[in-house]
Amino acid sequence: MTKPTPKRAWGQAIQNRDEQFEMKRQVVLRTAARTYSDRGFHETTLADIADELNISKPTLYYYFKNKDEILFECHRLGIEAITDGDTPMPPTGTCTGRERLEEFLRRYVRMVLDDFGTCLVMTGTNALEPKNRGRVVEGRRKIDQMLRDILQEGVRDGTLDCPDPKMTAMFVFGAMNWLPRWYHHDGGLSVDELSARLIAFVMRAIAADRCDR
Amino acid sequence: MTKPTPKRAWGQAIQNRDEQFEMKRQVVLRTAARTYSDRGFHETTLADIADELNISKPTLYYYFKNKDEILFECHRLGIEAITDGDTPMPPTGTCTGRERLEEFLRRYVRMVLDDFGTCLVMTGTNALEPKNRGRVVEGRRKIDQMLRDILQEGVRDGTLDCPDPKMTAMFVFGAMNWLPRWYHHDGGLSVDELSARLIAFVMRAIAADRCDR
DNA sequence: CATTTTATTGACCCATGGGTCGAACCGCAA
DNA sequence: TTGCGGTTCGACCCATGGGTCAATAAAATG
Repeated sequence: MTKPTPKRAWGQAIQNRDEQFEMKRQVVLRTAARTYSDRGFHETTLADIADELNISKPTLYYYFKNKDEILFECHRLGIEAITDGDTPMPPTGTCTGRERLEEFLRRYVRMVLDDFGTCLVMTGTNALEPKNRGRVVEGRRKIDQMLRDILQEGVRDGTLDCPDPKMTAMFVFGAMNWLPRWYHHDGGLSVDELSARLIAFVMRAIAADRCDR
Repeated sequence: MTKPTPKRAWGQAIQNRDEQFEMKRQVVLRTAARTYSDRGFHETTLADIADELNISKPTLYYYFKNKDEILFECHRLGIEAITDGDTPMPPTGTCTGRERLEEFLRRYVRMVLDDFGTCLVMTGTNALEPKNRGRVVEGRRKIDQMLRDILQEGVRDGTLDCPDPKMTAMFVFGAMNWLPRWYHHDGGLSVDELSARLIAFVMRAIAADRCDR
């Protein structure tokens, strides 16, 4: 008699002690983010998420207030991944605008292809309750502003050349936010390669020395 | 006694005769597309659509099989707006790949900022029932292919210069599909101006003679 | 062990909203 | 006037799924 594959609740994620609460929360969030992303928020029932983790629906309510809060936390984590990543963006002045732009794009692409970033971009903010939506919208506005500032900086220091930074930012965000809809991690292309390609594309469009390569 | 503001059902759209059936269908579809786009498919109830037209919910079922069909028709119209527009795309060979690209982008931008195109891009295909989803996915695949072909043609005839047409197409679609999320018709920028800006951006990235302007 | 605290669950509640039905209404033709 | 399509609606049905509760199990505590 071999072990009948235990099918442990919570998967392999649990081995520690007191911060288990926080860990379990994280596991729920990852699962939710993934499911929200590829099946859609409204197409995902709480039972779906619970089933995937071999737990019951009420257990989810032990860790979260309601379905909205789960979505909100996913968005929050996605936003945080950019605004305060582990290594802060190099401060203005320490390098050219063009260099900062490259760094920003590299980061953003990585973020948007992570579970929470993908969820942030794939699920609309309509589902969120007003207060939470406000916070998410504010967060995204800040990120928008970051890119605009970087572009303007590049224009000022002569390393970038785009007529309308605001609109350019939107084009670039569009290209990036669309990535999760077609890029698949299991393909032959790594995230780093992808971001390199995207950076190349953008740079050809707006780098000041456009005749190189 | 003045007239008590009639509040006619169907608004002003009705004056003709037998094709009224088709007209009313269209009116429903436009209304639905708009509402789906800015409130989301699942956040829009049939009652919402009915109310907006001053008709009742069962009336909708006189014109459509169900909620899915309404969404599907919106997507279908969006797709048709590109694949068979009133003026067909100039056939391969009659002009350079670059010119065809410009024409395609101009068209696509116009389409994606129209009610049905916006709906196509804003609402996911998750909501559609399998069969309809298949048809929509197929339609979108064709459009993808169009752009890829154009890019390759441009590379071949030397008017475009992009290393990876497939990926480039995705970047460009991303930038365009994101337009409805930030562009507002009431602002100071016309759709034509916008598409010109976008085309300029793309061309700087991949036109063969990248040193002009 | 006894007891308190933390986790987990089966069973239930109930508002929402997609979908249906039969009756009524309207324009028109004989 | 009667009849007959095409059209519209009030009232209803009911599955789905978010959310709750009281009761249990599993740790921790002493």
